[in-house]
Amino acid sequence: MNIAEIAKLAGVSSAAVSRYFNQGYISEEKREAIRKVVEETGYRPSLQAQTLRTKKTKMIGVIVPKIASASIGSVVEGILSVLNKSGYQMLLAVTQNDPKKELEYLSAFDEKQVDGVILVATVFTAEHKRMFKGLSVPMVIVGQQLSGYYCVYHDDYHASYDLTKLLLQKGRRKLGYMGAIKQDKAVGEKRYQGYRDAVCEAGLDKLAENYVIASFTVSSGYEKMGELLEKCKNLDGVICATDTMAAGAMQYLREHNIQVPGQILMAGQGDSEMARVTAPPLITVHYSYEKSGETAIQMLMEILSQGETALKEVKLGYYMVDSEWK
Amino acid sequence: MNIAEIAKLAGVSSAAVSRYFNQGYISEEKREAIRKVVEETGYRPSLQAQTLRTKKTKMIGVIVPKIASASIGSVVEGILSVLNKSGYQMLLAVTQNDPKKELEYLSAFDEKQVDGVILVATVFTAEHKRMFKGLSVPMVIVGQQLSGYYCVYHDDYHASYDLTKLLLQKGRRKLGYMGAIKQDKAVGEKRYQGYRDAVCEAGLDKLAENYVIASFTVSSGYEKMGELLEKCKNLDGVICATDTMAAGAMQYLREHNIQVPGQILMAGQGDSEMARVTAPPLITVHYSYEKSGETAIQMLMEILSQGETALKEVKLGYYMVDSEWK
DNA sequence: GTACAAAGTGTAATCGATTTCATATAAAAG
DNA sequence: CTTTTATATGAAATCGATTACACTTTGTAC
Repeated sequence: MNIAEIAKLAGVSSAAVSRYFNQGYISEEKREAIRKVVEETGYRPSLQAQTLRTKKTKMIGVIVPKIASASIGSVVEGILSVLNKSGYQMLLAVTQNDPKKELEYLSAFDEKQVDGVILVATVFTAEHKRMFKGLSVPMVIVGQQLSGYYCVYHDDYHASYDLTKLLLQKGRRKLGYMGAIKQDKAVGEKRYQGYRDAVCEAGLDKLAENYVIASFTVSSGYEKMGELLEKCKNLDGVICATDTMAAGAMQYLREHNIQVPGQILMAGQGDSEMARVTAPPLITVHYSYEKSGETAIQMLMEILSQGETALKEVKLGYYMVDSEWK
Repeated sequence: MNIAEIAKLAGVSSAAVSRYFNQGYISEEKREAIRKVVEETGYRPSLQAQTLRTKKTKMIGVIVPKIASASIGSVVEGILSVLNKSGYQMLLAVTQNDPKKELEYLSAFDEKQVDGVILVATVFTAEHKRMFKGLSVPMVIVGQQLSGYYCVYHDDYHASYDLTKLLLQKGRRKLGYMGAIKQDKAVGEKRYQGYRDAVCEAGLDKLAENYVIASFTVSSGYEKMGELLEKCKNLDGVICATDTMAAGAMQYLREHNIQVPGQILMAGQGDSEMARVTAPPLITVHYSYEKSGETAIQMLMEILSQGETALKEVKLGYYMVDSEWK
């Protein structure tokens, strides 16, 4: 079933049928005739042919480092909630934290596979920036700030800063920090800086050295908690860069009979479900992951429909989560 | 940059260039000439044009009820791990548990958008089955068994049965069950039946009535745990259909000062990270979610390359997870 | 009554690849 | 020396839509 057959059945030209689907000039009689034939045959125009002709794929590409992750899952859900209504489809690529793959997918998407790209980013290499420059489709970056590009990110620094202040307010004075690799500007660097500045402002400069680097898994949090305790004696509070590693750290403390919150008060970041099911629940901070997905896709849709709009960076808010514990 | 320009630059016909990319007959000299031009220009054939001509989209559609979920995330990760290597891309659709959307996406994908579909299924309505019949692209169902269709699923019944036996072995005699809606054959019905048959075989028929239905969230598990305790006094063990609801249930018990495992022993299903970070960790059962994704996409790839193979149903195994707790 | 804009229509070119077909050459087989 | 067979090649048709263009008709303004 192609447009020519429909045209013949309806007694019109194929141009008329095309106009029928694209609100072009068309008389009421022909419109009705075509409507009838289309209904009877269940005809739907070929997306491939449309794409070839119009250069619009009606797809957007989404590149994420991982999909089985609470925070990234939320971002993707946010993207889809908006995408659904706009008649676009989503091509998903997962890099498994391999920068080479990230660049590969980006390049594949760029070659007119999609109308736009959303990159949920972690680390930027020089090669990333080189590729960004040459991009022929619009891109919105989520989770990281990068000057000169559309991006939606979180206030990692102040969230981590406030979280640290909160523990200090609760009277904890021997804090430690479990962070992520520095190459990840948002989660690694900014969150650590928030911790560092908060302890320094409280005159506890030495605490800035009380830190270890973990990766984004429960088991890494478990391991690194051991290292942190070895490195720093008598800790009474630990702030982690993510809930996941914090939950691993809790596991370690539980197994080694260290009381939480009695001896050590634990905080994570991300407000994931995991933070609520540990005992006690983690103090944590809520980042609007779903909202960031929504915002990013809205931005992209705007760029797509109105052409390059004013370059925009959106920094989203956060709030503390400190549930009652009895 | 299109094939004709490349052909001109290389001094050959466009057919030759096409053959260069599709291992057709081509002389060494021309191959080299084309290779050079392609390298210099960075030319890549248009996927849209290829699709229009060959009717192969090189995309597969994946329909899931939810994406921010540990189990489904793993399935998707499994799919992608195989897909990556095969030069296919993945179109992702999320239904948010809306059967109407599920059918819409299926129908959209069917209209030659993709070469094949993987449906991560929960509930089948009559309309689903009607649509399945008319499908023009191959489909593999994940997570549910459905006779007459390619499907990959888990041994929900025996897993739940064994899990219940395990609690009985541990001396618990007043069990309760927190399940999911019956319309979900796998997670709702089969897992409950496993529980029911295990308690009945132990001569504890009355326990089969000790159940409540929850939805797939922590907060629902929390609420329903209250209802279950109201309904059944003196429980000493509870089996839940998923880890998520089990974690919510644990939260309730903790807040109401009911000792776990002292007073009540708690079990979930799914072996998610969440099951490991509660205190104590949940007894749970490992379903091979990632493996099910891999298996499904392998099946689909086989169908795509070899034509409709013998109809296959794959039932995957499981194992108990009962970590030490001191 | 003329001029000009707006509505309505079909023909044919176009997007960028693959593939059939016709044809040519060289090597191998008889 | 003929007949196959495998290799090599380009012209042109094809996939299924959109759209520029040329043209007709109708309505409106002066």
